[in-house]
Amino acid sequence: MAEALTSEAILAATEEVLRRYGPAKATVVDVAKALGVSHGSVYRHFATKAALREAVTRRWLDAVHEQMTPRFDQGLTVGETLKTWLQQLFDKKRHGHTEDPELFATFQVLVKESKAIPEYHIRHMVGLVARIISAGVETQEFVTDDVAATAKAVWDATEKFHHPAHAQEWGDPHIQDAFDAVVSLVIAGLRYNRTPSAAGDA
Amino acid sequence: MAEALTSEAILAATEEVLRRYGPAKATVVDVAKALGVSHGSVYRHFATKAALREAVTRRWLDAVHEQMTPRFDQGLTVGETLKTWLQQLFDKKRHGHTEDPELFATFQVLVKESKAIPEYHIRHMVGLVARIISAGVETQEFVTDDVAATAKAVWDATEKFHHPAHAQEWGDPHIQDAFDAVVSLVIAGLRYNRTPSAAGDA
DNA sequence: GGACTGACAGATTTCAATATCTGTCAGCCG
DNA sequence: CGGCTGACAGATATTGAAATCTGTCAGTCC
Repeated sequence: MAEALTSEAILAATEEVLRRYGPAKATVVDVAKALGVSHGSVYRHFATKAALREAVTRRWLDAVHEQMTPRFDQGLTVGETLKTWLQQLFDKKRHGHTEDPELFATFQVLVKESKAIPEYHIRHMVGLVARIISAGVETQEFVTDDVAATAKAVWDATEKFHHPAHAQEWGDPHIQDAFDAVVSLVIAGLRYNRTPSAAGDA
Repeated sequence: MAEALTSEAILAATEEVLRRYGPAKATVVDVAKALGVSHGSVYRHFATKAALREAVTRRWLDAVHEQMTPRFDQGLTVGETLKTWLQQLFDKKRHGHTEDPELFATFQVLVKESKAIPEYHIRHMVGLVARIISAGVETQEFVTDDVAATAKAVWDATEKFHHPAHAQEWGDPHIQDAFDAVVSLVIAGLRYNRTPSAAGDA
């Protein structure tokens, strides 16, 4: 009956099932039931349950990445742009966490399930930081001899404000002060920093 | 028979039981058995199992704090002293984690059990950082208008290298590079940083 | 009389039987 | 033929009954 079963339809159904039952209870059988097919059919499009969940997660992350592409406002210094970008990231995580805790927790679990997904996500995000730092180097606002390594350092130094392991701390009433202090310190460092000895050699 | 039952003897026995059975299996009955008394006697000295475990943990943390008291070597800049101190902290955590994983994991679990213990630990550690930063301000190597807030920022920015939630990342072959890059960035920031608006007002 | 015991109630944990789920595949159906 | 079904084996999750543990307290013993 109806249309042919597509991967896209399966992904949409999977997302809906995950939303309804949560990551612990959602099964391949549920997805098949939602689509009105047998669960064997789902395995024709995705080799394993893990692959299916990973595909849904990647789809969701791509949308997040899209939203996080940095915007360079003419009136702002690059330092302000970086601060704004980090604030936006922080707000997104916090907001998601306090407003729709269930869906946020669902994707938090999904991201942790594979090793490839966090690597993919971090590589992308650090790349976005690198773009901003590059702009800062061009305007001579920032100093660094290795943009990629410095971008990674900025990411690592602000981990408290974007790593899911710290999500519970985001409810602290002083968390914004802590964010401001760290970002201020980091940006001050970017104005004059030499990475000690990056991945490459002399 | 034998000596009177002291709190100290109970703490020592508890530590031994925790070491042998791990945090999940260690029971108050085990502790009493190790001391040759009934478990009711233990409750004469500690109101609850949680209080007993917290006391053992605090005892262990105090020893750690003792070891971490910063040493100011005359030949070193304060920046180098801070870097060395952070490296020592990082090594201790990593080392503990890879050399005696069981005991390390045991105390990791114990610390997380209470809210007061991590607060106690962090307050102390940030205090130690503040001492180093203070020294840097005195020599005019560092600039900050709020030593306590800046110390907290340094602690937060280096969270990846001391927070137990990141323990699994400490096995990464590039983790030392990441540490060097973050610490370098942070110390560069300390050389000229103004906290934006700390807890106090104008 | 003051430290200790041991039996007890309620809470928590363990364990094994049962049910469900994942992934495969021979066969069906259009 | 090519996508789909549904029955199946092994792996994983759920459940509830039994065992253990925590925290209390009346009573024992020096």
